[in-house]
Amino acid sequence: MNKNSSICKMQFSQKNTNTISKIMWGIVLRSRIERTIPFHSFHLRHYSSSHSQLPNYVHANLLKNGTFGELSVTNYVLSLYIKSKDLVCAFQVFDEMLDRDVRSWTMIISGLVQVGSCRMALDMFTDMHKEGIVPNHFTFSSVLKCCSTLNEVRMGKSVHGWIVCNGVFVDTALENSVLDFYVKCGSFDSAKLYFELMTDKDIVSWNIMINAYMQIGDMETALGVFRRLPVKDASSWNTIIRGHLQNDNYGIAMELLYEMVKSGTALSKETFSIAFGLVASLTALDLGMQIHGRLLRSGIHHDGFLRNSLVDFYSKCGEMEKASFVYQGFPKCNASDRCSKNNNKSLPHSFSQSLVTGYVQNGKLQEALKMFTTMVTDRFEVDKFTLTSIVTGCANAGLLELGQLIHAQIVKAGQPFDIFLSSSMIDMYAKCGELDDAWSIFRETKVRNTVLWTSVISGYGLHGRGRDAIQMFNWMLAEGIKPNEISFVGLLTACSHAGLLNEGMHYFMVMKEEFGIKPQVEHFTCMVDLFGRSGRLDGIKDFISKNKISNVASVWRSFLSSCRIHKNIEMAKWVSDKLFELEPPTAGSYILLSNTCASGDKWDDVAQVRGLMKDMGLTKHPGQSWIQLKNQVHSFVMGDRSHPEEAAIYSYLSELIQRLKEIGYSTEANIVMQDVEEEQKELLLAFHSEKLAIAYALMKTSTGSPIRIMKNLRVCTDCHSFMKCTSLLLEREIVVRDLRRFHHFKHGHCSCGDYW
DNA sequence: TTAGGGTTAG
Repeated sequence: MNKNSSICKMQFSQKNTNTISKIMWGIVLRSRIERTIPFHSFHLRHYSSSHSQLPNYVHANLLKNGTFGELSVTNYVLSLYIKSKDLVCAFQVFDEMLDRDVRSWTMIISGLVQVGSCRMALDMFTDMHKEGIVPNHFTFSSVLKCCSTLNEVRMGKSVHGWIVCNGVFVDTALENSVLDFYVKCGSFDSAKLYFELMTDKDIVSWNIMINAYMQIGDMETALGVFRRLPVKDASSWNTIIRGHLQNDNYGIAMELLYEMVKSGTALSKETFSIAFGLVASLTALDLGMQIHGRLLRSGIHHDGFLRNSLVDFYSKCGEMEKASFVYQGFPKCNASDRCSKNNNKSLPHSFSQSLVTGYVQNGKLQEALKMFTTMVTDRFEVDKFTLTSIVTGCANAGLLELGQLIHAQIVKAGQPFDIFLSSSMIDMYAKCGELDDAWSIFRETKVRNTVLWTSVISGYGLHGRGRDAIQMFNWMLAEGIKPNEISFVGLLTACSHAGLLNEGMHYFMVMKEEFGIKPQVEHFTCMVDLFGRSGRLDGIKDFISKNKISNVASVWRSFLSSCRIHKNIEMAKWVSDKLFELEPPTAGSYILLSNTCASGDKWDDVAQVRGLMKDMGLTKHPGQSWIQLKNQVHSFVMGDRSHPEEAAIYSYLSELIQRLKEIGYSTEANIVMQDVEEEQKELLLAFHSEKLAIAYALMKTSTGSPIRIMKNLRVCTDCHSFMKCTSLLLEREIVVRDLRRFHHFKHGHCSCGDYW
């Protein structure tokens, strides 16, 4: 359950508007490492703590005393640079070498593999071949790793064939590389056969095979092999624990971790990383903190990778203060470092990109944007994980322009979209009202999974395009993609928003019977909503009793909402009694009841409900609307007079309402919660936040351009009618995102068909 | 041979 998924999560202020506009000036994207990318950027990215000044010192001295230039000496300097992962200097040396042997080439290739630049390593391998240098077993080891990383199955097999046919010297390390290649490329049978034929199996060979069984989901055999190992090293433990963690066997993973600690095997960096992943999945804060303590005692807590694991763990447990505290300990660099030639050396760990993600996941978008902005303005590279998180934040807060900017920068950088980024982009465009753009991304994404399809189905649902959502759902099935429970929430919501009762009932049955998905609270609530919107209040009663869900509060809340839509006061009272048996009354429930009574002019009841609310100290969450104009977010609340142009806004609004009345708009005063005089009711209605936002948008935008508004609550009947009339009178398209869905107003009609 | 983080709903 995602507790941060409500559409309107943050309140906008001038402060974060500035943040957003700063971001507009540029985004540094992580680029693919190819030959065209200047080497310094890759140096920046892959610098590791193992770096020291030693290679430069040795290099300088050798140059000074004139011994630099001999092949063996140059190779030695090259090896120092490779060990310290200083590929820039390594390439400088390599390029200047007059003579290069197999060791020179192999070192540069393995250096590239170490920093993850496999494509380039393969290019170097080709160049080496062209120069007539014969590869050795070290070269082949690196090349096979590239093949498995890049999933170059054919090439890997050819390399293996070449090794066999040419009688290359094969040691256990190379055999392990071949074995690992077959495992990583999913050729399990080949791996198994090769393993059986291996003459000298070491612990690495066994670890690779344990990993292979894990990959094919054969946990039992993997565990059996692991148990039979006479000597287990940290990798054996890490592999088996990680495998269980990835297969959601948290209990066994935890038991194995305890066993590893008891066995006395020293916990490696990898073990800690896996352990934090485990406690993060279980949101086991106390246990995680104990492991954190152990890490501090181990003395390896300065590792950047591990810090990010820790940040992630605390974020997943909702402990952002602790996550931020861990981040505070990250090595920092100052501005002069960044400007100097040899700067960039402490950069990669100075920012925790995991922290940005944590902020987004915990609904703290302001903090996330603040950190993101600093990264961008300081020209740090932003990786795809962070970008995906920021796009998700844009989706939740409706920051279309920032989302668009990120999209544009990714395209400009030639960065490929992966399925995570595509899904969040689709979601962002859908939640920001740009369904066509969401569709374009979807169309351009060639490999589609359930989440991607669900994003687009839900997007159509959000805009009331129920039939399109159904069409997409069927298309998804035709492409052989299986829907999950979230896909059905999206589909049923789409049916509900479009009033497609029969279709909704059909898919509810399909979900259970064809896909074996047990309905959850969310699905039941969708169905109750669907019956309610269709006016089938008695149908809801039957549905609740048939499905034995009378103990689910959200179902009764939805029922109460339907009573308000259909102005059924008696039913509303009965439903609210049921609801209050399950959960203490909330302001929201009381407001629903009070509005239902008000809609039937039952003012005594309204007064009683509001009296109860007052006695219990319950206050209504204020309605808030906002618009974005020229990189500025303008926020309005009901009756708010804090805007610098408030006098002009209120005057414009009063004038507009007078003109709207001439074409038939009448204030539906009965929805106001207080039994006040008619004139006063009208006044109150006139000040609803969305009306203020629309008035301001009309004042500030050119004729004919569409207006986009976001609101933190549902749109009230009167404002809905106001927007329909405005769209007709001023020939303006008005797009409103409310708490649940979109309304597109055009020529006096709304896309929701007055059914929301 | 083994390590972290990103997507979809209500």
